Amino acid sequence: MTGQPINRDKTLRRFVGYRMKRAFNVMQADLVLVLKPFGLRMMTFSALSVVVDNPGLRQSQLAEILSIERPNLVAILDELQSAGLIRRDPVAEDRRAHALVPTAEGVALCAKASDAILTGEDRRLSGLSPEQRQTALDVMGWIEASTRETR
Amino acid sequence: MTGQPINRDKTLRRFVGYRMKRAFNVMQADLVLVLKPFGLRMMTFSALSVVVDNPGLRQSQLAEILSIERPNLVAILDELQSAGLIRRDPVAEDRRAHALVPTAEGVALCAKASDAILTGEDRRLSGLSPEQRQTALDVMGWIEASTRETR
DNA sequence: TATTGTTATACTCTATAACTATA
DNA sequence: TATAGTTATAGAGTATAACAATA
Repeated sequence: MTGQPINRDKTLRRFVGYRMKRAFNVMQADLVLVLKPFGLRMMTFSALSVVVDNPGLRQSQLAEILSIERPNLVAILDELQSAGLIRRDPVAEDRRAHALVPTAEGVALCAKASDAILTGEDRRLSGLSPEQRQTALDVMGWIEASTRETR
Repeated sequence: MTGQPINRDKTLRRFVGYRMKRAFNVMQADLVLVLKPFGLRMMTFSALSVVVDNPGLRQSQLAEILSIERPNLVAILDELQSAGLIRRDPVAEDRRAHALVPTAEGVALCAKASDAILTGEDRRLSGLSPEQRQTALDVMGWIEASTRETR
């Protein structure tokens, strides 16, 4: 602690992108801790959740929904399948494709993990008013949707 | 398009962390495009900005401000130094340390890049009211600050 | 002994090209 | 020829251990 007085990152904080990165790091760190006991990561949980909601989904559809590249999905699904949480069933009409189906264990674990995440987020955001929270959700949803309109 | 009707990621959207990740991806993609003409990345721009605001800063102070590990800062500063945007000056009182100082080119480029980022964010967020934008900034700042209080 | 900057290393996330088997 | 899933690979971002020079 021998340095000059410092101004820290006051200028950077004007930028929405910078603030969002730092806030997301907090939410992400929480998520890692909450999901670890379930043997899940953020991406494996996300994939499991979408498969539970959309049984029979194809891998390319899942990749598109999660906005990830097909090659990156393979390891995620391998992980979920080895853990016995999903199956890759053959599809009668198209022998190239796989139908993604959650197992009973997958459905149960997804529900438990979802509850844990909601509880964790409630605790983390407990100092915010419901209006602040809703506005933040609205803004983030709007930002994401703006890419589909503008481009 | 042979699959079943899909529910997409409706369940995942309940989670603040998931929405924040997707919104951040949009802001981050904008930032990459805006910074590319300046030869900067998000992390090199962030480091440059803090050095411009705090000339004479030590590397360990900069790492702490940006919440990155010291080893990861080395390549970032090498990149800025090779580009002639900062210098690593010797420090008289402590011959182990380096004082980070922006060059005139660094100060000028940082100002231009900052303007470009602000313009880009204004365009991206133009559909949001000033109140929505401010609330989002407040919420993200609060979330980040909550780690310093709670832990 | 402790600290500053550094090297080496590893793990995750992400992105692209090319392969195979089917269509 | 095009598509579904896969492999290989490479680039960022991030984290830890350990080293040399200096305190």
